Amino acid sequence: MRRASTSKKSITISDVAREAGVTSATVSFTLSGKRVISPDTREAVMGAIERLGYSPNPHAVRLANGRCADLIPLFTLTIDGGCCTQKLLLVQRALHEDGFRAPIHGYDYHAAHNGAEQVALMRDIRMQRPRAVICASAGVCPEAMQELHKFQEEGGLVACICYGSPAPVDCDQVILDEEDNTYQSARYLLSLGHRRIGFYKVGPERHTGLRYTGYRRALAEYEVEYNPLWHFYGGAIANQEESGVGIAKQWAALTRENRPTAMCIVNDYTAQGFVVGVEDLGFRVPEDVSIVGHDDQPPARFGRIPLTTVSHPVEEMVEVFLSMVRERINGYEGPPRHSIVRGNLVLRNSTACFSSE
Amino acid sequence: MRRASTSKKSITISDVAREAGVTSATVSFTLSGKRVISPDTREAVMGAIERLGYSPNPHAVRLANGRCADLIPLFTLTIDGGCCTQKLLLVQRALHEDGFRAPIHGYDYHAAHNGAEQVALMRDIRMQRPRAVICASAGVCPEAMQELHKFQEEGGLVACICYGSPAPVDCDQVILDEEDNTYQSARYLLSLGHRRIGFYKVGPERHTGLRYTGYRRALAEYEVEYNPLWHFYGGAIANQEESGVGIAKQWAALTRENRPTAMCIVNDYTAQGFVVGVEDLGFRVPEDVSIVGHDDQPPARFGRIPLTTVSHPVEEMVEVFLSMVRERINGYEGPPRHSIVRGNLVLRNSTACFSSE
DNA sequence: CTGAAAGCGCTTACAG
DNA sequence: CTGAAAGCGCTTACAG
Repeated sequence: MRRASTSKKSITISDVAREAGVTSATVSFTLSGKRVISPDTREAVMGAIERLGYSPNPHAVRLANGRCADLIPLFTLTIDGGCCTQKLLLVQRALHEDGFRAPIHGYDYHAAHNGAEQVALMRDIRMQRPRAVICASAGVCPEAMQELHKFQEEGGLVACICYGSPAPVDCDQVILDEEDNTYQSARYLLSLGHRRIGFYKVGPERHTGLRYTGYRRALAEYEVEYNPLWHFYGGAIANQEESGVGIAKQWAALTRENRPTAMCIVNDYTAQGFVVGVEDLGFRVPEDVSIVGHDDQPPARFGRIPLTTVSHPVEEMVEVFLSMVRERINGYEGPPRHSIVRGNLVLRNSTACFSSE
Repeated sequence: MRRASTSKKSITISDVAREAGVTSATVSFTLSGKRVISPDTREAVMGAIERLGYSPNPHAVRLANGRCADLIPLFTLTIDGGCCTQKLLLVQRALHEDGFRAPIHGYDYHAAHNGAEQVALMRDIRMQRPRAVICASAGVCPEAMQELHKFQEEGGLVACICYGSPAPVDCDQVILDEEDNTYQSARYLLSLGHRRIGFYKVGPERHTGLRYTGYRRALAEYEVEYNPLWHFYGGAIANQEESGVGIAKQWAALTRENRPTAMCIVNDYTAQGFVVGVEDLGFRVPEDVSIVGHDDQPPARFGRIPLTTVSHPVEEMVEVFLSMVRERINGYEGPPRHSIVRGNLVLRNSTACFSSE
C-alpha cells in the first residue's frame, strides 16, 4: 500500500538488454522467437530477464503490435451464475485451452443499463484491438452494438450469444429459441386440459418479445383466447424469487373463476418463488395450480417442488458456438451464420391435469 | 467479419489535429482539460473529433501516462452468482459511481486452478498499471498473490475480499469470519440437544480450515467428542447441490446409532441438495435430521425446505470494504487494516430439538 | 546471427 | 493561448 511517489520504476526491455550486453531488439526477438538467436545470447538474455524479474509492458506491446492476437474478451451485462454466465465460463475455458486470454468483462445489468455507460465499456474493449470479442447480447443497447460493428470494420472478429432474436450485428451467433421454448411449455399445459394459463416473464415489454409470441402461438393452436388478466408483471423487484412471490399475490387476488389453473413462468427461480408464494397463501401445487418453469436450472430440481420446465441447452449452445468461432479464427470467410438451438420439456411434479373439481 | 487485412486504419490524434488545423498537443489538451484552450480552437477540435469519430487508443494513452488512474480491475476465480459475485458487483457499481472503470476479470475456478495460469492472469492485470486492483482471494495461489505484492511495490493499491483468513498480502482486507460462522451453526444444533452432529464443507482440506475449527470449538464447548465418521467429504462433484445428494447417501449408509441427528452444512445449495437426497431416501427433515446451512442465499428461503442458516453479510462487508478502499484512494497512508465481519443465525424450519424417539 | 533506427499513438515539459 | 519535440516501452523492417 505504498504511494505512487514511492513507486519503484518498473524495469524495461532496455534494462534487460543492458544487463545481457545486447540490444533491445535481440531481447524482443529472443522472447518472440521471430528470429534465430545464438544459444549464448539466448542464455544471457534469459538470465538477465530472470535476474531482473522482467515482464513486458502490455501497453507498449499492444501499441507496437497494432492488434492483440491472443486476446478475446467476453462482454456481458449478466453475471448472475445462471445460464448466461455458465455459457461464458465454458467458452472461456475452451478459449484458454486454445491459448487465448479470454477475460470476462462482466458488468452488472443495472449499472450498465445506461446506454452511454455501455458504449464506453464496449469502446474500451474495442480500442484494445483484440483478436475477437464475444458478446452476450442480452440487454446490450444498439449504440453499444454499433461499437462492435466499428470493431468489425477495423478487422476485428465478433460473435454473439443471444436470446430469441439475433443481435443487430452481422456476425456468427448462437441463439436460444425463446419462442419455441415458451411455446412448448404453454402447449404442454394446454395438453393437460388447462385453459386459463397465466404467463410471466421478466422485463418491461408487454406484448412483444418472442416468449410472448410463443405463448400466444400455443393458445392459438388450442383456440384459447388471450386474456390480459393472465399476463403478469413483476414490477421492479431485484430478486427473481421475490418476483415470483409478488406474482403469487397477484394471482391469488384474482377471483376464483378468473384465476389461471396453470402458470407458464419464464425462469425457474421465479417459478419457485411463485410456488413459495402460493403455498404461503394456503394453496397447493399442482392441485390448485400447475406450474412450468424455464431453463432447468438447479432450483428446478432442488427448489420447493420439483419443477416441470423447459431446458436451456447450455452445453449444446456452447458447442455450436465454439465451432463457429474456431472456424472464423482459422480464417473461414463465409457469410455470418445464425445457429438456433431449442430446449426440451422436462417433466417433474409441478404440473397435473386440469380438474374442474 | 472482415479480415484483418481489409482493416481500415483507425484514426489517430494526428488525423484530428490535421482536420482541425492544430497540433496534436492541442487536441490532447482540449480532451484532457489540462490547459486552457480558446473557444474557437476547442470548437474546431471537437468538431473534427465528431466528424472523424475519433477515440484515443488506450494503449498509447496508458503507455504515455505510465499508470491508468481510472482503472480498478476486480479479480476473481469465483463467478457463480453467489456471495462472492454479489460483493464484486456491488463494489463495481460503487466504483463506477466514483468515476472508475472497474471491469470484473472473472475466471472459472477450475480453469484457473492452475498456478502458472493464475500468475499469468494476475500479471497481465498488474502490467496494465491500474490505479488499484481488488482481489477476491478465494482460491488464489501464493504465487499469484506475489504478483499483487510486486504491484504494490510499483506503487499500486491492493485490497482483498477474503474468507476466513487474510490473504498473504499486506493490504486492506475485509474478511468473513468463517470460524465464527460455523461455530454459531454447530453451537445452535448442540443447544437443541443434538450430540451427533455431521459436518460438511466443500474443498479438499480435511482437518484444517476455519470452518472446521469453528465446528470443533462448538463441540468442545459442549464437551462432545469429535467423530471422523461425521465429517463428510464431497468428492469431485461439480455441482453444489449434487454434492449434497452425495453426502445424503453417505449419511444414510451409516448405521442408525452412528448417524448424525443433525448436520452442519457449509453452503445453502449443498444443504438443499442434502435435503432432497435424504427425502428421496425416505427420511424427513427435520424429524429425522436437523440441518443448518450457511450464507442465507435464495435457496435457503426458496429451496426444498426453509432452511435454518447463518448469514453471510454481503452488504455489510461491501460497505466496510468500500470505505477502506475510498480512504486509500484519497491518500490515507496508515497501516493495512483487516475488517472481520460476522454473520447471524437465521431460524427457519430445517431444525428441531433432538428427540431420542 | 545481431545492431541502429524508425514507428506505434499518445502526453507533457519546454519555448514562444 | 499554442507549437515543436522528446519520451513512454515495445516491434520490426533495414543493414551488416
